[in-house]
Amino acid sequence: MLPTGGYYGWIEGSTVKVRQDGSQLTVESLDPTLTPEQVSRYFALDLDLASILASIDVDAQLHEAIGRHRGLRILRQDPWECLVSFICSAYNNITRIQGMIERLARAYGTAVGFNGFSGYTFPTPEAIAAASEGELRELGLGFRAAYLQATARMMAEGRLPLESLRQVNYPAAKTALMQCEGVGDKVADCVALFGLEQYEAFPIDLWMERAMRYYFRRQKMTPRRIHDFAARHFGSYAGYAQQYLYQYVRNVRRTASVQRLAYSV
DNA sequence: CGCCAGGTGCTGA
DNA sequence: TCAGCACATGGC
Repeated sequence: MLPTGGYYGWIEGSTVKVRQDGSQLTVESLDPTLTPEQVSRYFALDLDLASILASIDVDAQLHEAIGRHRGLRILRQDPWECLVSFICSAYNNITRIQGMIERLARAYGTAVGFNGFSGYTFPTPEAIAAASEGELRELGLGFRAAYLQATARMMAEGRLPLESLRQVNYPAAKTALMQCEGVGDKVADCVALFGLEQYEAFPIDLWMERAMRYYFRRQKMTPRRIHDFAARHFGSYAGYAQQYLYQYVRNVRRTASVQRLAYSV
């Protein structure tokens, strides 16, 4: 959901201000080359949300989660931004992750202005690769500085064909992403899902493990078992199920009571 | 002031 | 495979 006052950001390199009034989406930009099609693509408005939701609305918990967050869509974000952001997300809290990304942009991005808004573009792989690990540490990245440095260098040297991972199947995309230092199962799934249109990806973090207790109850929950179950249970849009569950357990479930069903997995 | 955070890599059974 | 541990840092 978008803030009522509007939201500044970037779509394919163009600075935009986005606002939603009811079902109407308004996008302002100074960049005349930005097309409505690009905007529509970013918000994934070409996907038929209703049929996706129908495909994952397979149990009481999902039904409740969907009802609480109707309209939630997975954006098509820039894969490089996703990769950097989720490397920074490891063993970290959201407030600090945002600060780290902002400091990265200020240090290695390009200043841009739009109306009263001023910000920095997201740094290119080359810009980050040129920085030393020590310089990245000074931005407060901690142990993630080395991961990011190695990954940026990999991109800058053309050893990670990130954009092309949209065209390969999900396991291949994930395997390729995990060649990067600091990219394990969870980060790879996030990049695949948010940046590469790999909707089978099912990122499992701490919150998702809590959500999955609904299905596993007292059975042993290994990441492998969770992944297998999610793929079987939710199908080719498992990633959408993950997003609705994630929002649900973080925002709602602690204050709601849902009928619990016994699942055998 | 301790606990915890949208995990990963490494090690040893 | 998989459990157990260190890892930097700051938010709350």
